[in-house]
Amino acid sequence: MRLSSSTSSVPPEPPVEAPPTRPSHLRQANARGLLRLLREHSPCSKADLVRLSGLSAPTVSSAVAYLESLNLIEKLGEGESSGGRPPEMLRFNAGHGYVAGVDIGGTRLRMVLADLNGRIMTQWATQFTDRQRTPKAVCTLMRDGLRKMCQDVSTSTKKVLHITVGAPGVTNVDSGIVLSAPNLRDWNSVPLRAMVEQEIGLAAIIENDTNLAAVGEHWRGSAAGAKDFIFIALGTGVGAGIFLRGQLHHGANWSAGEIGYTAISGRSRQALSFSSTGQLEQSIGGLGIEGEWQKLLSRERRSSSGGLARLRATEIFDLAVDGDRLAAQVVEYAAQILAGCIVEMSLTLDPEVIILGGGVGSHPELCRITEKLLVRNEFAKPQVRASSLGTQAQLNGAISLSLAATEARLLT
Amino acid sequence: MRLSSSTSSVPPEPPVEAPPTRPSHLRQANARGLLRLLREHSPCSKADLVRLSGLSAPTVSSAVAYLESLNLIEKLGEGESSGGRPPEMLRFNAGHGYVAGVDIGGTRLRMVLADLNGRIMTQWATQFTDRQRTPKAVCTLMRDGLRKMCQDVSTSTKKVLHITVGAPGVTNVDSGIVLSAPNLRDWNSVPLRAMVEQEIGLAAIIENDTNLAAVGEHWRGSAAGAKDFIFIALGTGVGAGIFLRGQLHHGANWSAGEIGYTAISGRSRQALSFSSTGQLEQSIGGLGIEGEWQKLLSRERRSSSGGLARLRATEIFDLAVDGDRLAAQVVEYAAQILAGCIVEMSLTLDPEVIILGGGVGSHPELCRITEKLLVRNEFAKPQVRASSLGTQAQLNGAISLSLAATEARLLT
DNA sequence: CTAAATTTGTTAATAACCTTTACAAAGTAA
DNA sequence: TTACTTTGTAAAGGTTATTAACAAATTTAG
Repeated sequence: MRLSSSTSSVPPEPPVEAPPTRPSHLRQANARGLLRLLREHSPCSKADLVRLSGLSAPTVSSAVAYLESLNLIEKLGEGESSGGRPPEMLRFNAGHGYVAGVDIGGTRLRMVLADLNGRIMTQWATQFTDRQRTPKAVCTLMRDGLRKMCQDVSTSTKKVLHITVGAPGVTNVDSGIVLSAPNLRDWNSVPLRAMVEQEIGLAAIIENDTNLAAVGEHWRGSAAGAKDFIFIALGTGVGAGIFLRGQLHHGANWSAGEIGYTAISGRSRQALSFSSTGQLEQSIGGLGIEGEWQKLLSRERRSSSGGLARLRATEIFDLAVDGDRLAAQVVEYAAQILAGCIVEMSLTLDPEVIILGGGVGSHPELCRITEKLLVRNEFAKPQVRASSLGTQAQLNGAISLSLAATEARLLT
Repeated sequence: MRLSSSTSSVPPEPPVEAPPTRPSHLRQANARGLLRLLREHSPCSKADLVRLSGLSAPTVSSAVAYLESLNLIEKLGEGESSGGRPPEMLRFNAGHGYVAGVDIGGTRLRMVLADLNGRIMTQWATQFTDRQRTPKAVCTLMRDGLRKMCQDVSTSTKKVLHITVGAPGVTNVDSGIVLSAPNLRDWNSVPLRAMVEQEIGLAAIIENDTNLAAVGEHWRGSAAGAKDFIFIALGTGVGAGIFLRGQLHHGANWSAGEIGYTAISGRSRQALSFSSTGQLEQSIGGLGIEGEWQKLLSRERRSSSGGLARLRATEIFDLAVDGDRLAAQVVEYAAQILAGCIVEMSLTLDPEVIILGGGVGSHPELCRITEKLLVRNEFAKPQVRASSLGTQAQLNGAISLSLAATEARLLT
């Protein structure tokens, strides 16, 4: 008997559900709450937990005993006395299990293993050979990588509780299916979660890699503390991770943030099609920026001058920092377009912060000029910050999601 | 001792909070849950509630007695027997209290009163005289209107539990301050909630009127059942209500959805300033559309033809439906710009539905042509629907928010 | 150096809540 | 009229959390 939401005359329900509530749920809820407090207040005593939770001392005692029996809490021995009996310090047992994060890139596979505090214990990476890019082969590589990493920290693979995989394409997180990944040949409607769960035997989350980077920056990067922000990844491709009200926003077809096709101020747009490249991506994707550089060079007839003709976007930006006039024009060009895009999104979403990431986007000079352009506006000018995690953002985001998923299941 | 969210090494917390959980909370939670079930399953018996909730019969009995003592439940007498003792039917007592909704327009004040089922009992409206547009005067009008409506349904004003006020401007919902309302003279940083709560003595929510319309359409309009959608209000002004994951999205500065300043494909933009009108609003606001009509007319030298020169936007659209070629061009013009705006927002947010509302926007012809333009795209083509509540959307949204706020406080 | 005060933590008694079991009430079906 | 079904209440029992009392271990005061 499902609750009908659309026909009901009752207003939109708040996020709180009301499940059948029995006394035993109390115990679980309290244990969960105490565990969370313990994780947030590193080493602390039962007395601290009593103060933090507002629960009575006997309740805390009994819950701690329960958590200890589950091996989720460690005793650290006596702490400093503050004028009385010294407290027995407790700590969340971060080694109770581990979680893994994976980034499937266009050319390589990267993995990390972290403990339940999110501390990254070890990493592993490998370049793809051509035939290793099939979904099946990637799963096998993941299994091998996981084994290696477990050996590194001398733990059993059985202690790994969850894995989050970032894929470079539109991803249905609910079903765990990668709907399309243009950079990977033949990755259409790949049921990656089912494959991972079968091959590796782990609960898995499949996410878009840019979304993972956004989560990473929110967890321990430039976006820490922001409730609403947009992560813009500028590299070969252009995409965004939309983070609202403390969570990723995916949209109705899992394609929120696919801003590569965004129109550019001053140009008209055509119909959108999968086969074409988007205007924004053409303009300020890595290739677009390098193209602009070459255009300006040839216009100035400097194409003869040394090996400057074929520079990567970041190298051009570096030149601009060194004072090269032409390179500065390229930065201005990119920043202008980027700022236009940011304004449009800000008018709609009014985010607190914009994080620029990706190989091209995280360059501080681009960030500086973009922000300078935005301050001319009287509104729709969010803070602009460069990614602080760089290429590690995705992997950190993967760990963050795995931790959240694990946390919910540590106490059934 | 506040929990620090940014320095913590724990992943972003799920929306579930873990408050100190005492046994008495169980009772409250169960009562709340049962009341919700009762509201969703209109008249039903205790036995039905037992089945729906999964709780035991004595618990349901006791909770029902409790709710009845609070006058939140009505007994309807015996129902149909299904082969045994006939059940005693129960119903949520929608007359236990009332909630009010207000729409502050540019020229008039409208109010509605609804019972706790959201059934609208009566309405009231008044045109502003010039001096009645001050915040203080509006509050007085609201008090008078509320009294009138209470008399209409012969109830005491004391039974009104909550009021939600829609203002035509940027609104800080947390503090209840109207930050700016261009259509109302001298409405800058008006602490409207404090004023309402003092003048009328009711808990109040202050919201942007377009946001309220979005909530209304979600509650009992074209957007019913949609998790993510955008309500676009096209009238004299142009604005949007952003509705994501079942809730309004406000943004960091309460200005999410201020899309009037959005750039238009093919034109370049200048710096944004409060004093100027936005490109989008200039183009497809009511005045923009009427201007386009006149432009085309004069170009065709038909300006002499009757009184056609000065038509309202909706009248032009009506002409297009009747087959007028020039009017059809105006519709095409507006739809083209609107579709461009929708595409941009869809690339970012991927909403399920776009609702077109407001005096100009809800015209079915505009809706039809806009949708036609969108289907040329291979993606970023949400469903486009006309508002089904029309001018009543805001007021319905106000009632919806008041109900939600009340529901949370019916059981302390 | 001893006693009081303080802080930490446990044990025992009490109250609140939900559930199972038993049973009463009021109908339908044979 | 009897058996069966459904609805609803009452009593007993089991968890859970709280308060109160107390034990343990240390600092502070005299």
